[in-house]
This record gives sequence, structure tokens and C-alpha cells, in this order.
Amino acid sequence: MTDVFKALSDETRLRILSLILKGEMCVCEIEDCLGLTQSNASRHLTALKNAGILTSSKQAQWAYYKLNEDFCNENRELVNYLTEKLKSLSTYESDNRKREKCKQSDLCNKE
Amino acid sequence: MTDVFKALSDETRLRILSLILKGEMCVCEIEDCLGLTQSNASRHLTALKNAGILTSSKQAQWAYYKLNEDFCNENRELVNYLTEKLKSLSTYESDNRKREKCKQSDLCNKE
DNA sequence: ATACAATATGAGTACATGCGCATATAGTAA
DNA sequence: TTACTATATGCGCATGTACTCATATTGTAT
Repeated sequence: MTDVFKALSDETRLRILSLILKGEMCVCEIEDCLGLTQSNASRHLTALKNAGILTSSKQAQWAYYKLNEDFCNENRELVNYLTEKLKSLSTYESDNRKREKCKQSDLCNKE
Repeated sequence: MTDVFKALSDETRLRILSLILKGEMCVCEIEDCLGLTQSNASRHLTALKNAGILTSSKQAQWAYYKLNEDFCNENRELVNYLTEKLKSLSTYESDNRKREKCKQSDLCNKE
């Protein structure tokens, strides 16, 4: 149980979560939207996955991360809380605008 | 916002919270119920207070900690989540039985 | 096969955190 | 005053965390 809160104890990981709440993303999209180094993005995503919050799947050379369905079902109230609260991050608007642009520009050769 | 999650990232602080959700407690009661050293109990309570989750008040030589009303109002869903989820701590039952005994035995000269 | 791209991970460093011990600070009581 | 109790906090130590850089791994494309 502390594992989940530890995973949420980092500003960068909250920003990542605010993006993935809108839908699946790959590592290089996260890098691009948040201006992170590759290794840093990968590590934070791994941390969220190890906490059970995200799941990942590989398609070709890309790793896609999305919300863990089971986690959402078992922690509905926390997820709802986050969905609302993350909007108050100072970076929320700009991060999510970048997400839109990123998804439109088809950065990762994915429809 | 990470401050709150950081405060919740510690097993001992979650146990403290599970006790205080039942009502105000002083430092020595927390010490007694959880088997903590005095300085350790004090520090964890200070951490929860600094995160805005608890408030404290001094009465005579005792420091009483309780849930911060404002925090509860602004984070209703999180508090509800915790109220349910903390019950799954392996120590929840025994900790709260000790709390009952402690409150009955009038440990801190308080009604 | 080679070259390239996306991702993961080991090593090193800087900083943060949790703990115990000792001590400081209040308040109480005689 | 002195003695006692409850609480807070400085210090040192051990452990954990986030970051960068370099490298390994895996898949694609030629």
C-alpha cells in the first residue's frame, strides 16, 4: 500500500500519470511531452508499473504504457481523486496540449 | 501535491492515520498503541501535520493531533479511500484494539 | 550481415529520509 | 526553587531515491 503512495510521491510521475489518464502512451511520447531524458522517462514508467498502477506492452520497438485495469477497479476512488486533482498541477495544461500535438503528429508511427 | 503522497508513503504514518481517523490522539497514545519511541512518534506526527493532513493543539503538556478539517473537505475522495483501504493493513485490527484499550484506560489523564 | 531506433539497465553521484540517542523546551506539581 | 512528564529537535548514521552517462538489448530496415 505504501508502494502506491511512494510511486505517486514524485512530481514527474504525477505529470506522466496525468498524460496516461487520457490514454496509452509510449516512452518516446512521454519523453517528448515532458522534456525528459530517455532513461529518466523509462525509469519513472517502470516505477509506476512496479507499483501496479500501469501495465506495459511491446509493439515492434515501442513500449506502450497504460493504466492497469485491475488497479483502477480496486482503487476506483483514488483514481477518481487523481483524475480531478492532477488538473491542479501547474504543468497540466501545457503538458496535455503537448500530448495532443504529439498524438496528432503521429510521432511513433502509430495511428 | 507530492507532499501529501510523500506523507502517506510510510507504513508507520499510515498506521498512525488509521488510529487518528477514529478521533484525536496525543503523542504518548500513538507511542503506546504502535510501540514507537517518543521521538519517532513525534516526528511522524509532525510530518503528517506538515503535509496538511493533521492539525495539532497543545493542552497542558500534551499535544493532540487530529484530522485537518480543511484537508478533509478539499480531499474528500482521498480520505474516503484511505478510510476503507487502511483496514487492509495487516496491523489494523491489533492497532485499533490497542487504541480502544488505551482510550478506556485514560492513559493521558483525559476524559 | 550492418546500421539505426526505441527501450531498459548498470554505475556513480547528490540528495532525501527514517531511525536512535541525547538534549532542549514547556508545563505540572510539590 | 526542584523534580517530573510530555513533546520537540539537533546530530550522526544507514538506507533509499532521482538523476546523468554509458552501455546492453531488442526490433526494424537495408
